[in-house]
Amino acid sequence: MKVKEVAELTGISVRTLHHYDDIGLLSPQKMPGSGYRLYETKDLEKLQQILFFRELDFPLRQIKEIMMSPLYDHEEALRVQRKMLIDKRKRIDQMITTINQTIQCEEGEIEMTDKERFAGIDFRHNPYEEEARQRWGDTAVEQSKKKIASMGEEEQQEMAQAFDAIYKKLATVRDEPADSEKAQAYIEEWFLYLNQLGSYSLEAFKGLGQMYVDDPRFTKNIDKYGDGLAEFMKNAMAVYAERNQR
Amino acid sequence: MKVKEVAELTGISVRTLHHYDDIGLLSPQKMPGSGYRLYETKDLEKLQQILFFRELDFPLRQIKEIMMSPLYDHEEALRVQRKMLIDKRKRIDQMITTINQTIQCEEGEIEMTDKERFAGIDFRHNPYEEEARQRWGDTAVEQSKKKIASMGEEEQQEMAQAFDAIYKKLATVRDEPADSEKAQAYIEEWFLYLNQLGSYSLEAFKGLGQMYVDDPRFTKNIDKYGDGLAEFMKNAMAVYAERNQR
DNA sequence: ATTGACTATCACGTTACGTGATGCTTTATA
DNA sequence: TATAAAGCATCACGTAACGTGATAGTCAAT
Repeated sequence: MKVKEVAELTGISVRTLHHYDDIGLLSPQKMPGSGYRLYETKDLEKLQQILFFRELDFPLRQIKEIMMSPLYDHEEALRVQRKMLIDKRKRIDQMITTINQTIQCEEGEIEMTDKERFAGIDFRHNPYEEEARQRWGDTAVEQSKKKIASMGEEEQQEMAQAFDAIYKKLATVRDEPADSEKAQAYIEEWFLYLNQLGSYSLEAFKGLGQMYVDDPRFTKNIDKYGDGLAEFMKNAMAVYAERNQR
Repeated sequence: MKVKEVAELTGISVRTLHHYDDIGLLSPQKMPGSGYRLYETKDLEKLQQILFFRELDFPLRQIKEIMMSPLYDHEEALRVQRKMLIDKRKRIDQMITTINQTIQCEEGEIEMTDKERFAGIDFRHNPYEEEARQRWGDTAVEQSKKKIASMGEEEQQEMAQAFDAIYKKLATVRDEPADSEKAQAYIEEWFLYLNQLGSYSLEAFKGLGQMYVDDPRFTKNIDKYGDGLAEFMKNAMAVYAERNQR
């Protein structure tokens, strides 16, 4: 599908699609030669997600962060979005009754306090935001994610390659002991690389390794490079952290 | 009440209150001496209205125009807002079922068309916007037509005379620049008079001026009062509209 | 009398696009 | 097949609704 077709299907503007491409939120294939954007089914799926997030007032940057995360799970996102939409509907119900009361109040039938007058309008601690932050919010990993999201297209490309390279290297030595020279050398490379993104203390670094095995979503992604890589990295990272912690 | 109290009551920021004051949307009394903003009950009522409109994605400029109109009716506004909120709730319901279907689709239980995938997200012709534009929007011309149609004979006579008087006045200054003091004063008189008939937003007013030169029937009739009057009025009306917007 | 919480007014920054301007494809029509 | 019309692309600047300090005056409590 080309831009206008997508625009007409979804009700958003062509410019919006351009914008989402510009910021790297949704970058479809481009027709070689003409440079036309071509949206496939997977792009439409992603766009659907994006628009749900947008309806829930997530800033685009955060949407990007969430969806680029290695922890991202499409179906889980849908469930959380559903919950948040239900909460939003509750808020609207609240506002409707507030209006009803206000009308009655205007006709002198009832009295209203100032608080009641704004029930439903107040946004501050709506539970669905809480829910979302809990699910995707500011963990230690978050910092590096932010950095990643703020990077330009080529930079991201470079980084993805660097990650890939390091994982592959590590995968080749995953059957050696975790404290072997090679393993520790690669792990150091890994540590130094991570510290270009955000500052990881040795403690945090060790914790990150622990997460690799504790969180099945992490494990799954890492073990794509080789069975048992997550476990191996956890051990090697722990060794590295302890050795260098004086 | 002072700014922070209002902010805490309503959940909006102090800056937002400042902003609404800046653009003349909600300008409370100021404490003489300190200059502190003091919000009374009527200001809170108005703020409630504003926030309902905002929830329904009305731009602030339009909210201002709506609420400044001489035709504005608080209670009627509440009723329309209620209707629009109910429609919004329907849209959310639609989105929720879309999510449910998407989840089922993901699990291979059902199939989905592209259109279904975006049901509820598409905003374009939701009826509540229609409703609102009809009520307050740029149908000002139609409103005035209706009003004229419903007027008695003498009233129409009176009106014709008033029109005649204003046109004659304007014809006397049609060689001055469109932004001269006199021209603008007469144009303001014209604007205020029109607003006794129907509510003309500044945008609509400007558009009306444009019509004076675009539609030859208009031009012909107006230029009876003096050659080039239509053109002059168009310019003066545009200046007036732009100066008073924001 | 001093501190700390509030307030005010600039003034520049940000997000998520809107709105042309200009020029290259692709499709429809003569 | 030529030629227009429609669609696409990339700048680049504009806008709406505030956010975010910076700086300075005010008020209530210690």
